[in-house]
Amino acid sequence: MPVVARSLSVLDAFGDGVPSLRLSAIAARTGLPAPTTLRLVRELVAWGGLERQADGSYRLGTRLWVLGNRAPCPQRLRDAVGLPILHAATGHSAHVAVADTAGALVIGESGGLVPDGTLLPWHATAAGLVLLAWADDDVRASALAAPARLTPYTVTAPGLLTERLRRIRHGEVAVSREEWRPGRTHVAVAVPGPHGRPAGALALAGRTAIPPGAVAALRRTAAAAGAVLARH
Amino acid sequence: MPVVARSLSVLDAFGDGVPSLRLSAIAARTGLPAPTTLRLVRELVAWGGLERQADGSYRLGTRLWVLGNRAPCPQRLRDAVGLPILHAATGHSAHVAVADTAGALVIGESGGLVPDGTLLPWHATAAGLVLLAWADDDVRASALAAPARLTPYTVTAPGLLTERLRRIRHGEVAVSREEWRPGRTHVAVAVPGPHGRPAGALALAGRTAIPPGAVAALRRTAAAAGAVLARH
DNA sequence: TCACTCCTTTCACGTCGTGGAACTCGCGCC
DNA sequence: GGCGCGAGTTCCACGACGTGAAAGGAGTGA
Repeated sequence: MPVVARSLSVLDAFGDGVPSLRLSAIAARTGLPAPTTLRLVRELVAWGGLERQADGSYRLGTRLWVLGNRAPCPQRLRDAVGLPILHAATGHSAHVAVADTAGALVIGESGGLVPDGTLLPWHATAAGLVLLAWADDDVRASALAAPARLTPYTVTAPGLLTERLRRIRHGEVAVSREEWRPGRTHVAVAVPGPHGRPAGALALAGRTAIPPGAVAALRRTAAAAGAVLARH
Repeated sequence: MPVVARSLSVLDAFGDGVPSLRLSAIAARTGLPAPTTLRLVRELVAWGGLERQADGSYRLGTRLWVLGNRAPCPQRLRDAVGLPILHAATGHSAHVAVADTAGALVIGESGGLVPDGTLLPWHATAAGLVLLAWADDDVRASALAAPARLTPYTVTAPGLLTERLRRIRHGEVAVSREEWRPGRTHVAVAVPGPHGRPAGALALAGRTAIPPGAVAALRRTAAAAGAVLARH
């Protein structure tokens, strides 16, 4: 592995949401020797991508946060969707999510039921299922390998999940009825993106079933957002 | 410069808010030769920190956004401050900002007057002045070199600005009366951070003057937030 | 005091990054 | 069409720089 990729894999070591890591933990996660890890970590600290804490452990730095906020793609996706409008039109809480390594990451919301920054599990949420349906094979395989039972209604049988993903790929709306949180129903569809893959998932959340009219509005909004994104 | 620092400087080339850059522009901004730039850019694209667009130009990638959102420090700062409470207590729109390269970046707000993600100019906003007062010498020098006149009330004389920064360093509250936007008054104080530097700036925004009582509440909130941050 | 772990420094080795030169492609201009 | 120019890309010999085992601190618990 080249040096640059190694240094970036150090950042990836923080990818699953751990707030801080010690040097040995980073070395273990990346598989790099300790001295090499130390050198890379120091360069990242000098840049601001990592910060050293008082106890010697490291955490992701502000520089990374600032730069990440500049990334135009999730911004454009969120803006293209017009969440407050969808929220007002359907009367349901709306959110957009993009594929992250460990699940579907909520990058924007309106209505308050699914806060910004939430990491939704692949197999138990509507947005997660939509993104998983088009994810890389290895991601899908690991997601289906050991699906956690989060509520009594969580579907965990790999065969059933694979069938759901197949239907979603054929255009069916993804539904999660209390599979993630009790008393919460989600529906989601893909926002069309480049290369035939979704740019993200657009979802509605409610305390009860989502009526067909709201689903239709969701579909229209997702299609419109995809069209907006397509013309740069 | 070592390889890792070079690759990170490529990311920094996008730091001032440009949505996309061509290869030659990145090479020009970083001062790297074209072949070297190409190699680094390709590694960053492979990782996901950059994305190549249809026209061949590059933009910051989703991976960077996702990782940046995981950075605990701005999250903790925003959470520690309790913006909605400050907003409710003072009746004024409140926001928190951290130092970015080109100004003060709003990382959280309540009240709607200063939207999240806004880049506030150093010299014409209260939060900008607070952060500039403790910024590195070279940042301060470049900020004071050519302060833009944004309204008829913008203070642009380097001598006056230096004097204001001196007072702010001595604990005085930073005030901007219509220096950034007509009809907007800001006041800001530092949220104490490690090494005697501010972790960020906490500010109130209003359409009229901010009363002394609100400023006192602002001071108390900033001090309390600094204390929360100090005990990890 | 010893044993252990984690972090850090050192240094000889050789891999891997380097960037000038050269090639290709697309575009605009005469 | 021919020519010139700039941007992006490939190639490759040179040597700087990254590498990681080994050894040296520093802190902690027994």
